Amino acid sequence: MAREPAALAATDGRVPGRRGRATRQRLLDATADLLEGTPWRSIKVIDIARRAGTSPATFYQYFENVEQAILVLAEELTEGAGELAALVEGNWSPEAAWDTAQAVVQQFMDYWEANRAVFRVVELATEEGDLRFRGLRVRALNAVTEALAEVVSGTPSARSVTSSRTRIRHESPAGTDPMAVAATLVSMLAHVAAHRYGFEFWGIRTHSLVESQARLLLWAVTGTTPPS
Amino acid sequence: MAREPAALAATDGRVPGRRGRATRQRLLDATADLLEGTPWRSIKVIDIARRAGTSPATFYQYFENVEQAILVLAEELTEGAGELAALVEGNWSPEAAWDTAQAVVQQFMDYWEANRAVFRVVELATEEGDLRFRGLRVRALNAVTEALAEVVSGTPSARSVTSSRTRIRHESPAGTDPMAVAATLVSMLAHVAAHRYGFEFWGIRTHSLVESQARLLLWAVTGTTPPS
Amino acid sequence: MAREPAALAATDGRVPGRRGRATRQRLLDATADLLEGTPWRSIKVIDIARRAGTSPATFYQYFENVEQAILVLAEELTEGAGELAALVEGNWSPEAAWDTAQAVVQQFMDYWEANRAVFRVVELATEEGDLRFRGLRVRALNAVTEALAEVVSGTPSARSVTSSRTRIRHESPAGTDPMAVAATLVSMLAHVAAHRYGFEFWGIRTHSLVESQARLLLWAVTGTTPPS
Amino acid sequence: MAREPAALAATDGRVPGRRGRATRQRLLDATADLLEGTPWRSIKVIDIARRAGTSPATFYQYFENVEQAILVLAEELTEGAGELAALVEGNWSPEAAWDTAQAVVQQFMDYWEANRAVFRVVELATEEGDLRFRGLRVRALNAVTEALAEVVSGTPSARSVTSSRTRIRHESPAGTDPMAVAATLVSMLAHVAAHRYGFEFWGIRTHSLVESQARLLLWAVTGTTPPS
DNA sequence: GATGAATGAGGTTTCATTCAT
DNA sequence: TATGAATGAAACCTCATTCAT
Repeated sequence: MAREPAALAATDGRVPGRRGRATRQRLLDATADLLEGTPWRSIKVIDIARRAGTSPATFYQYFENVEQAILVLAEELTEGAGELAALVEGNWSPEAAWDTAQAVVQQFMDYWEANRAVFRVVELATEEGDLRFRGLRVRALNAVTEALAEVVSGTPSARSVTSSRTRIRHESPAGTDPMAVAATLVSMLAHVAAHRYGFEFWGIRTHSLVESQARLLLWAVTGTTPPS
Repeated sequence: MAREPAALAATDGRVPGRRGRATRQRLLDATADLLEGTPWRSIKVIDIARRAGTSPATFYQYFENVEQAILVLAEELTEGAGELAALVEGNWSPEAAWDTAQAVVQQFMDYWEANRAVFRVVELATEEGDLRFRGLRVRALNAVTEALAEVVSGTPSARSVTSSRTRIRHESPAGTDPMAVAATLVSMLAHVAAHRYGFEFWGIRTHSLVESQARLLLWAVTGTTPPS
Repeated sequence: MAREPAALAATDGRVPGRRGRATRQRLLDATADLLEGTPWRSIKVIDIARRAGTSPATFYQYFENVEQAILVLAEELTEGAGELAALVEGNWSPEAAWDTAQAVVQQFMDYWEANRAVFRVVELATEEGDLRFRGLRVRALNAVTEALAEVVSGTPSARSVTSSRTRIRHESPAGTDPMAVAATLVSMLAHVAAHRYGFEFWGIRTHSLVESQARLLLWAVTGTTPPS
Repeated sequence: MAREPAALAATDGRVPGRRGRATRQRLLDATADLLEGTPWRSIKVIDIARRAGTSPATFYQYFENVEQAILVLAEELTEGAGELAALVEGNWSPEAAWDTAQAVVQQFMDYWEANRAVFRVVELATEEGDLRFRGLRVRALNAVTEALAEVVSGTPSARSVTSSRTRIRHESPAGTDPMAVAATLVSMLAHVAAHRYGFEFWGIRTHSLVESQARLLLWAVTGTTPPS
C-alpha cells in the first residue's frame, strides 16, 4: 500500500509536497462545493480556481480538466460502499430480518444523501455512456448488489465474514435470477434516494418511503411480512 | 379548442404558417436526434440547425434556446402516460393479476425506451432543481403513480372505467401509505428502465428484470406470488 | 411645387397610393417615437416595423435604412425655422427690443423642444461628419443665423419683408464679423436649449436661462441693457 | 493614497501588474484613436483590440465593454478642467479684463480641441440620458461654471488664490442668477467649440469666433467693451 | 509552486436584408 | 401591397489552456 495513488501525481508527473497537496485538496473541495449547486457541465475551471483561492493555471497543475477532478471525488464513493454491503450480509434470521431490512434501507439513503452531488454526476455520466463513470458506479454499487444477491439466493458469500455455513439455498419470491432481483432492489433504493426530495415535495414522508422499501426488501429476501 | 398552443408561437410572437411549422418540426426532430447521443448541455444550436438543414438564425425564430426546444419535446412525454395509467387500473382479479403485473412492467419499459433520451434529460434537469422539468416529470409519471396508489389501496379511481364497485379497501403488504408504496414502485420501474442497458452489460437479462419487477409489483398489489 | 418629393417615392421607384402613403407615415411616426427614447444608432428596423404594426420587409419598401427615415423626419425641421427667422427680423426699436429679445429666446427654446429628439440626431450626426445631416442642420439654423447677422450689423435682409429701409449700418458691441456674432449667439441658444434639462437638474431655472440669453442677445444687437 | 483606483482593476478583480497596465493603456490609446473618426456606437471591441495589437479576449480582461473603456478616457477630462477654472478666477481688473476674457475663450477652445473626440461622446451620451456620462460632464464643466459664476457675481471664491478681499458684490448685466449667466456662457463656449469646424466651413474664421465670445464674456463679467 | 497575462477557438445572438407568395 | 420565412454576416463574449516569470 506504499505506492502513490496515480491520481495524486501532479499533471507534470511530479509528486507534490505538503503545500502542493494542500492546494490540490482545496481544489477538490471547491469542486465538491460547486457540484452541490451547479450542473456538472456548467462548472468552469475558473470557478473552481476562484473558490479555491487560486488561479486556473494552478488547477492545471493537478488536474487535466474538470471531469478528472470530479472523477477523483467520485472515487471516494467506493469507500462507503463496503460498510453497506456488510450490513446487507447481516442477520436475516426471522427475529432480526425486519430490523435488518429497515437498517439497510435507512443506511442506503444516508449513504446516498452524504454523496448526493457526486452520485448525481455519476448517474448522469453513466447514462450518457461515459465508461469511466460507469465503472465507478459499478464499483460503488457492486458490493451491495452482490451481497444482496447472495442473501436473496441464500448462498453465503465467499467474502462474507458473518455468513452462516448452514444457510440453505432457496429461491426468492421475487424472481429466479438472484442478480436480477438484487439489481431491481438496488434500483429501487437508488431511485428513491435520488428523488427523495421530489417525493417530499409531493407530500410523501420519508418515513413511509423507508417502510415501503423495507417491506419489499424483506419480502424479496425472506418471503415474509414484518411482524405486526 | 381553436386557440393556438402558446408553445407553437414563434419567438417574435407571430403564429407560424404551414411552411414555418414544417421548419419548426424539423428543428425539433433534429433536437431529438441529437439528444440520443449527446449530453444535453453539449447540444449546440449550430448542431441542431445544421442537422435540420437550416441556419442558427432560423432556430432562434422558433425557440429561445436549446433548453426550450427540449422542453417542447418533453411535453410529449405526457401523452404516452395516460395509456399506461389505464393499463395499471386494469384487471387485478386473481386469475388476471399476474398477467397484468407483467404487462404493466413491460409497457413501462417500452414507454421509457421510446422516450429514453428525453427521459434522461428530464430526470437530470429535475434533479438539478429545474422546476419546469420537475413539473413535466410529475405530469408524466403522475398518472401512473396515482393509478398505482389506487390499485394498491383497493380504492377504485373515480376516473377508472373498469373498476369494480365491489372492490374492498385493504392495506398493501408493502406499506401503509399507498402513495409511498406507489412512488417506491414507480421509482423501481423508472430506475430499472433507465439503467437497463447497464444491467445487461452486467449480465442480467431483461427477461429476468421484468420478472423481478412484476413479482414485486404483484405482491405489493395483491400480496400473492404468481401461480407456478 | 407639383413635383413629387423624391423622398416620397417607394424604394422600387413607384409612387405609392393612398394606402401606401398611410403605411409610410406610420413608419415615420414609429421612427419619431423611438427617437425620443432610444439612441439613434440603436434603433432597429424590426423595432420600427413592430411599432408601426408591420413587418421589416414593408419598411424596406419605403426606406433604404433607418438613417434615411430619420433624414426624412429631419427635413421637417426646416419648416419651423422660417417663422423663427421672421421673429428675429422683427422690431428692435428701443421700446420693443427687450421684448423682441425675450421672444426670440423663448421661441427658440420652444422650437427646439418640439423637435428635441430630431435635433439630437442632427447635432450628433453633424459632429460625426455626416454631410447630409450637416446640410440639414445648416438649412434649419441658417435662416435664423443670417437674420441675426443682419440685425446685428444693421443691414436689412434682402429677403426681409418687415425690415426698415432706414436702418443704419453699425457694428455690434459683440464683434466685427456679424456672422461670427450671430453664430456665437445661435450656438448659445442651441446649446442651452439642448441642455436645458441638465441645467434644471443643476438647480438653474428656465426663467433665469431665458433672461441671461435675452440680455446677451439684446446687448449684442443693440448694445443696451433691458429697461429696469 | 496607496489604494489602487478601482478603475484600474481588471475585470476579474485582480490589480494588474506592470505588463498588464501597459496592455490596458494600449487599449485605451487605441480606443481614443478610434473615437476620433468613428461614431461611438460603431466602435467594436475587435477594432480596438486589433489596433492595440491584442485580441478581443484581452480587451475583456480590462474592460467590460466599449462604453466602460470610453468612460475611463472621459475621466481624464476632469483633469484639464482645474487649470481652466484657475484662469477664469484670474485678473478681471479694468486693465487686464480684456486679455483675461480672450485667454479664457482661447483656452476653452484649446481644451475642447484637445479632447474633442471624448467630449463628443460625453455630450451625446449625456443628452441620451446616460447618468454616468452626465455626471462626468458636470464634473468636467463644473469647475469652470462655478468659477465663472463667482466672477460674474463679484463674490470671491473661497478656493480662489488670487482673489481680492475688496472685490465688491455686484450684479451682472447679463442677468440676476449668476449660475444661469455662467451656464449660458459655458453653453456658448462649449457649443462654439464643438461646432468650430462647421463654422469655418461656413466661412467664419476662428479669430472672429474668439472675439465675439470674448466680448460677450467680458461684458457679462464687467459690463464693459474692450478698449479700442 | 504559483500565477499574471494572453489568446485561439467557437458558440451565441442579433439584425439587416431578401424573396416568393 | 404586404409579409411570412429564411439566412448571411458579424460582433459578442466566454473559456480552456498555455507560458514565462
